[in-house]
Amino acid sequence: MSDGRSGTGYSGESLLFLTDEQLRQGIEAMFFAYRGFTADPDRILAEMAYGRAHHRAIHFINRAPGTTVNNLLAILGVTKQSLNRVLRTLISDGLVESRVGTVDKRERHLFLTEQGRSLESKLSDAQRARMRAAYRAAGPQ
Amino acid sequence: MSDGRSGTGYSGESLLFLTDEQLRQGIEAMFFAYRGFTADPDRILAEMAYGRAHHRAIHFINRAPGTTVNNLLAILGVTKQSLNRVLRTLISDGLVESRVGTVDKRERHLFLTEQGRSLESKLSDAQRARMRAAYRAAGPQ
DNA sequence: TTGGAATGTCAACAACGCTGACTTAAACTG
DNA sequence: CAGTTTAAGTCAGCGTTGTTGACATTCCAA
Repeated sequence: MSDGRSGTGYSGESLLFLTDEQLRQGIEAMFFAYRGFTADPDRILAEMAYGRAHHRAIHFINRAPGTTVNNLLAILGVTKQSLNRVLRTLISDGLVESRVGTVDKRERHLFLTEQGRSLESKLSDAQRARMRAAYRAAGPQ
Repeated sequence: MSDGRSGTGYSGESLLFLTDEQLRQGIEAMFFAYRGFTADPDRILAEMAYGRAHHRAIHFINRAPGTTVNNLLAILGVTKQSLNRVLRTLISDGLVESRVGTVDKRERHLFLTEQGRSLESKLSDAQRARMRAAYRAAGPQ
């Protein structure tokens, strides 16, 4: 869109002279990128009555199997009640398993089941394709 | 976490060797960046019972004053019902003005009022600061 | 002039954030 | 051991912001 380079010909004060226009573009890029980026998974999730919150939970459980609920809370930056709603459906649908801690029995350790891992790949495959396209478009940096 | 590699070992199809791990990092970066990026405006908006949707509407009306509702719809990628609710509150709060089109009376042209522009600066100032910090951290690319 | 397309509005519903209050079980501490 | 703290889960309720469905108005073309 628009001119793309609005700072041509200025005499530099630093390497980082960003015009308002460039900043605006950055802000908008973030918005469009995030939206485009979640579009594919969102479509898959919608078919099974899940949302983005389920995706995030699955992603981070997959990344760090055996993590505790409290841990996940900190990573995702949401409240316990909010996460719990999501976790409850994932567990009862057999995508996530919750095991009582052996050392500290108050803790619950979370794992993806076979079924959960299968959904995770499906989701991340879609996203990886997008990510590759983005890297390709942006060039090797 | 599958096999850990998705680009290594093939014979030169592109410059882009991205392992699953690198892709995962990209995906997570997007999540954390977006969250961090909207945090400041969200805090300001929360004080006046607005949300992110109000921010987006204000941003794009400011960017393209006189735009129609339909136009804004296309940019934001939401349904008109969803946008309308947000627009209604902004108009009744005196931040946005809606003028009936002179050529086509079905259209409403949207403008920020003085008050609306004032909020817009406040929000984008916070975000620009973040954006500058991000560019600085990422280096000159 | 009449039917359809475009534009925008209102109503109701679902996902998913949030706060607050509370319970249960386990762990720690004086 | 008694009392407190911590981890997890639950219930109730609210707000923002997506969704679909129904509807009014305006424009335009057959």
